[in-house]
Amino acid sequence: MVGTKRRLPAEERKTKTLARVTRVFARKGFAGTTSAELARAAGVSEALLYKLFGSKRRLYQAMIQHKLETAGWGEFPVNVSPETSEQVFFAGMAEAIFAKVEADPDFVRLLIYSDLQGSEFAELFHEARGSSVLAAVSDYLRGRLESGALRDVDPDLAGLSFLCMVWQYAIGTKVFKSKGLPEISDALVIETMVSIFVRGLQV
Amino acid sequence: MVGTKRRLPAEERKTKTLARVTRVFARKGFAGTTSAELARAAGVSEALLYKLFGSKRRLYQAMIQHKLETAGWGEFPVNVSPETSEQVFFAGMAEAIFAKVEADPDFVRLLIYSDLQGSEFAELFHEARGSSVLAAVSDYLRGRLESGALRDVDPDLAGLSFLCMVWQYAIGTKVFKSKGLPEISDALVIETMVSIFVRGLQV
DNA sequence: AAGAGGTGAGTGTACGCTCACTTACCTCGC
DNA sequence: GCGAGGTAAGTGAGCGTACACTCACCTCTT
Repeated sequence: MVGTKRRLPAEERKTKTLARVTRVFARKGFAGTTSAELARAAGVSEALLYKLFGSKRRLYQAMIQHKLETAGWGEFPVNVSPETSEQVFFAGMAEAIFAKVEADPDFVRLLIYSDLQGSEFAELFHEARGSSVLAAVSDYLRGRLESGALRDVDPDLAGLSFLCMVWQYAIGTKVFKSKGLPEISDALVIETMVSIFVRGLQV
Repeated sequence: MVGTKRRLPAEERKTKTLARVTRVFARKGFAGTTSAELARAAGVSEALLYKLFGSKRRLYQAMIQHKLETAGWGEFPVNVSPETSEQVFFAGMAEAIFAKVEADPDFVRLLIYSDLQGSEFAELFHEARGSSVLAAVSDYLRGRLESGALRDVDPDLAGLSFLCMVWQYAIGTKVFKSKGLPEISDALVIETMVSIFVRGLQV
């Protein structure tokens, strides 16, 4: 029978619960969420929540852990030969970032909450999100620099600048839906940002 | 006697209290802060806090209001003739933003908390922070475009891109002190970002 | 003397958490 | 195939406390 309350093995229930409470924590933060809300979101009694996770804090931790493991923000599909044109490379990066942020704004919200509260997870989040991407961009730039395709700029700093620009725009439009920004298509935004950035690096 | 508990007229006490609770709210958010903490930070009893502000929520609102009015994020010193070089203009902008963020990270934290919680203040904050700056940058770019100094790019979008880049970098380094970023001087960062951006706009 | 500034000692309750208990599912002997 | 028994899944009804908020009272200043 579809929709009937069924019993689930503990592991499965845990996983399902973690997935379901994510949204609530992501919207209202740890302190702003009550156990009653969490139970309602999970479709389960508070008692069971505490039997499974022990405390609200540990539930939060488990949920972050789960998010970090399953979100898959680590691998960006950057199958890149050193000959890939700058336009293609950076447009691909920007598209990938936009897509991730749009598909999973909860991840971004949790990341920002972690930063604000200086929690133990902040570093893990940043690692999950960005380190490898920044490294990929820097490496690509270093390669192009060595082959003389670009003017002499610190590749780490340049890569970071590009990511800051794209990331901040993505957060503003896709997570916080800021008003006052004119309606622009993602494609145009990417084209403009990439063209400015790439021309800015050329000799 | 210096340091002695003195009685203050209500208005003065209010102002002083608002200034003092700002830090606490900025660190831990509205839900994460208890009235006892607020009283301690204000150097005053909880009872007085409630006599002056009525509720925790209203204290928070008053504090935001006060912050918006006194923070002075509205006016950036952009006394600019249309002949100002792009390098000078954007370097000045970036410097000003870095300086504001560094001098008042609490403002930024409160802004971000507002965004996360979708509070009524989010819009006010964004207005206080950015609208006028974005307008100033766009206007400047429009002027330069008309005089043919730049290639044809949407000036709003270009301006926004620049601000995203600078803003995100400033938050990361000065508010959230992210690790993993190499130690780079602000001057070098600004020089690099500006040079990339300005070259990227040239014909 | 009076009124504003200020507080210690509460009050009610929402919230994190627990306990005693029920119910669905599995398995194993027949 | 089937019922009894054992166990894990699940819950209603609280418990204790921390928290938002108040009240009766004190004290400084004019």
